[in-house]
Amino acid sequence: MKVDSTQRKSGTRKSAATVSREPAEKRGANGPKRELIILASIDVFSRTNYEKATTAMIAREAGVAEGTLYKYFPSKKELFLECCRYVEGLLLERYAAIYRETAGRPVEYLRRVAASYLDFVRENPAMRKFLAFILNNTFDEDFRDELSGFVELNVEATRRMIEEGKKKGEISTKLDARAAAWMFVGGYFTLILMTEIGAEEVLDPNYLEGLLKAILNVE
Amino acid sequence: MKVDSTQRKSGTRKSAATVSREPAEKRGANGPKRELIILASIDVFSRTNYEKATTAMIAREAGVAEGTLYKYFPSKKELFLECCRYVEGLLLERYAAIYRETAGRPVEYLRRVAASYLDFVRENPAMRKFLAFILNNTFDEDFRDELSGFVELNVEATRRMIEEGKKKGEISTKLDARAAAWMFVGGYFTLILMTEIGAEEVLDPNYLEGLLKAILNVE
DNA sequence: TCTCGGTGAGTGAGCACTCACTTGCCATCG
DNA sequence: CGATGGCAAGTGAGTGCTCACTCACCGAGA
Repeated sequence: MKVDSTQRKSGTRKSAATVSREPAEKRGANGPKRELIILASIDVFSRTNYEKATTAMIAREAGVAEGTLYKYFPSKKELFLECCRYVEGLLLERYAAIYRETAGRPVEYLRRVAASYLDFVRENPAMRKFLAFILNNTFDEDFRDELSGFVELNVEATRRMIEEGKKKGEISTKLDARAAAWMFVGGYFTLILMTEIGAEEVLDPNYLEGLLKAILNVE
Repeated sequence: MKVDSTQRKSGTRKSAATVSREPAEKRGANGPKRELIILASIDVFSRTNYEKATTAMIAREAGVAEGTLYKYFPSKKELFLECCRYVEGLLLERYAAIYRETAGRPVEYLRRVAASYLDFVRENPAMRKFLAFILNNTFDEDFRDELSGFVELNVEATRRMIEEGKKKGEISTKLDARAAAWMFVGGYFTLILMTEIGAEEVLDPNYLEGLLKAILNVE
């Protein structure tokens, strides 16, 4: 298979799926097959747990031989971590776009980030399942580190926005920005977990809107 | 080993540990060794993930042979479910006690339940880890069902309290009781997950107090 | 002697990962 | 223009290990 380092689209998913947290040259250098394996892995992982998602299943889903997986990823574990980074990249890309569009309006940013997250998990059940999957694997130190890093990134960004909102007078100065940021990001976790245990009703946009209003005491 | 059907204390843990969701006669009929195995299992499960917690480890921790586990429980899976029910029983017992003490004061009940939960996970790191462990195993249908049942129980109880609070004028009638109940119970999940990924700061009582105030819009 | 709670080596199944091999592409050269 | 050699991409049966669960056996008390 020819490898074109300028190639950016896998052709199998919507365009948003082509951006990830990893450096672009890394993805490009290994071609679309690498991304194809990651996408197949996300599907397989999102259907079971880490142990039951066998490399044989992943290979079958991706349409390659088991050995091929190991040409692209050193181990099943590293493959899973790459999947995490991939999904995190998708979310961060959405947030970055919102950030550019809402410059100077912190409450609007937070509201739209929440809405965008909800859209993401509503429109991509596999991604939602995979997010739950990530949450389900905090037992492993490396998996936990990956998740912590991503969460910390989100909490910190949210905290800065809340601080900005306080300065602008949009948010009460009495609010503890970091605690509120934790609640805000924690709300995402809760949402995922609730849908996992069958409470699909929380996917109603009113749920997140209510959470936001409650935490920030706005409107 | 002699089995005394009137025996209620295991002698190895605080007294709260002797009550569970399962019928008393079931626990009593199998004697303290059954409970000893459950407690050892909770410890082992809380240190790893379901697959890595081997029956050999559980047997060693409980000080019995592997074969003995299978005299008390038909499978590893059923043993895990019994552990879930055991911990759920501990929590429900606490909540029931608070319910008796706060009759007619719904907001006080919710406040004390939240505080009691926080105490529980602060004072019992192994139990907290085990709760995270339960959350980490939603991939299995039976595990998920067990968790769903417990969560639904809590949400429903919380919802009723909120409704009562609304009737008594302690809580705004504008609040959607069920959504608020979900947020309230979801807050417990979030708290556990956050401590799992290293955000121990959320164990600060102010975190939960803030969440409560925000959701119920009280005080 | 019988019963029964307890034992732990053994068994079969499943899995991540390996490696000797095949395939097909392309540059080079007669 | 066809032949040839090199090599990267891809393959999948095989390997060694782990683990849940079993069962033939044991020994203490009745």
